[in-house]
Amino acid sequence: MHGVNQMRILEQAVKEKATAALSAAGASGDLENLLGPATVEELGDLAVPCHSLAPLLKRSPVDIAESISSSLAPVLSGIAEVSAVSGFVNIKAEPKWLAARLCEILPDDRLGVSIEETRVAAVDYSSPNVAKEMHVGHLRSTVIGDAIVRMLMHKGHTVHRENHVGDWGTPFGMLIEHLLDLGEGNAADELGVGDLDGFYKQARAKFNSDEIFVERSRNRVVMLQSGDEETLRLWRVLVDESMRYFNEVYGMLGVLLTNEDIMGESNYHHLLPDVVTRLENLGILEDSDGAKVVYPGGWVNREGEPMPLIIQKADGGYNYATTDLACIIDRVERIGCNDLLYVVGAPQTQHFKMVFEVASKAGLMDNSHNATHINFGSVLDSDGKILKSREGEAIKLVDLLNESVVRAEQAIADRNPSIDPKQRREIAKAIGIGAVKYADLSTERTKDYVFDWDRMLSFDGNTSPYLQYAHARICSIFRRSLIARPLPDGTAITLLHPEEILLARRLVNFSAMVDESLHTYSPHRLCTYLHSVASAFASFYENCPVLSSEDDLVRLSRLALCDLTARTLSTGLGLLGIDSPEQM
RNA sequence: GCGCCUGUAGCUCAGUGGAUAGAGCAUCGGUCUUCGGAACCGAGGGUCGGGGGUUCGAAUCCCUCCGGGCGCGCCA
Repeated sequence: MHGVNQMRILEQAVKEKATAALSAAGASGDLENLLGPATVEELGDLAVPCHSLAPLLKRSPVDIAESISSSLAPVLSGIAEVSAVSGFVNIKAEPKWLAARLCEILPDDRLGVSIEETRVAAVDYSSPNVAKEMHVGHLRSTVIGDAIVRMLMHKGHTVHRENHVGDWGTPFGMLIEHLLDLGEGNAADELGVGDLDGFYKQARAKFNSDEIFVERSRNRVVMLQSGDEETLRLWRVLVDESMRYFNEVYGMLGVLLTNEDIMGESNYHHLLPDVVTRLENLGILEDSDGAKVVYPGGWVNREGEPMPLIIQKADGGYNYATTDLACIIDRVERIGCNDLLYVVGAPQTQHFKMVFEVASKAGLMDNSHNATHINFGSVLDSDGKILKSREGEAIKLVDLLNESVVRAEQAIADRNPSIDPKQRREIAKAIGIGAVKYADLSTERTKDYVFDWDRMLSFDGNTSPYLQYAHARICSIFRRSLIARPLPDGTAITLLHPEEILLARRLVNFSAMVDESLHTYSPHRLCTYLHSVASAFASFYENCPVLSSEDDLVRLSRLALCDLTARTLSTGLGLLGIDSPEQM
């Protein structure tokens, strides 16, 4: 299967010898690049297309492939079979070699995943707004960001989770005044039960219709900005009540974010004048209609005029570009980040390009820093429109998560009525939440995806319930087997049946696929891989009896395959932030 | 108008310049007195939006047109 059979470990094992065989055949140039994953798995794991060599060697690709193949075959004996087909040299790992790799991974808690040279990364994700509801728009950022955080941590990196909460700015004048109108106690109650939308909308409605309220709001913003103690206290009430609510949602979702990770906009407030000063000192700050701006170049507005990044508004206020630059300063200079990752929706692509451009221009970061906007598409309904509630409003994230758990619980009750209700509830959480997260993670993140309850909660197909089910089945096998995990050191693995060999091919790739998924910030690649593992396991399980096998060695070998499969699935799902229950 | 993203099987989606473009779902057919049937095996189904170009080779890179989405100055 294309994409899930990278076989990097085989590539490492044969690279030197393959390159040598190529130069022996008379080829020159960057021969390493010729060796790559095969696209037809039946033919091989790796392949060398010889077509580009033909004009150089003045021989046909078929000819070249055959001669390279015959010289390489004996050298790779014991590692891989070598063959030549229509100008390709195909290299296919031998079952014995695969078995030896699995034996190495078997006692390894990390399943072959290496620790990389430590980098310091800041991952900016989730970022809800205080006194506003979390909706599906926050789902993607939170779920994708959390998966990337988990992968980075697993690879040994130092990760700063940064929840860039919207807790500052002009709306807070309005929100605080509304808080006072309601009375603090009532307002806190309303926010506390999670009715953030109601609170915000009431404030907004007054702001749109009541001029006195508008005036009060403006005054309140000034007081907030100038550090008035009572105003700050009221602001703090809004922030605290909102965060309490957000933390509940994070708890439901099972993401790593805590209060420790909150780095709201207010945290950077004191740095904003410094941003202006720095840009001014560099002489890149220009005046435009009273606003202070930087022209990164390359962007034009509707009138075709150069488009600036506004650093300070004409009224002296700052906006989000300024805060983002302050963030970069903070992350580079205080935290010492190498990676600055922003898990934010695709519509902000241009904004981030401009900010990164200005930051580089201003020397706030240099080539040693990797600033990446990890963008993502929208969640759509079955009509291809942005997912909304029946009333045409954004769907509350809590409602969506609750519904998923309810649906999962119903599905379990239908199929496994004997299960204890309390346990059923726990499993339903793992399945329901996992299904929503997996649906979000399993498609290429820059594209929009269609939200579909029936599909994501299905126990078939590329879904988390299918992967969780495969895992639970294996746990069941071990429960019956009375054999304890981990399996004893030195457990022998023998691969005879095609289904065993295919499963082994998948399992040895775990480490490469984790790396691939992380380096491209593409959790869906890990999902695709895990599904291919579960699918290969299903075939194996059907065709290769484990417990009923008469031969003790075969039984143990197959149990080892079961064990590796279960650990690959649970570790992989774990990196995606999804639980793997032992029963379901 | 300018810019970015996007278009692959009936549906939902993979696909790194390589071989006959792949999964899952759905459909149809088959297997098995079930190590958890929530199973497995097989089949049909494609002008990779259209058209040019580069290349030994293009879903992939370039140009152009069409469809869809998003963004484009003091909101975040």
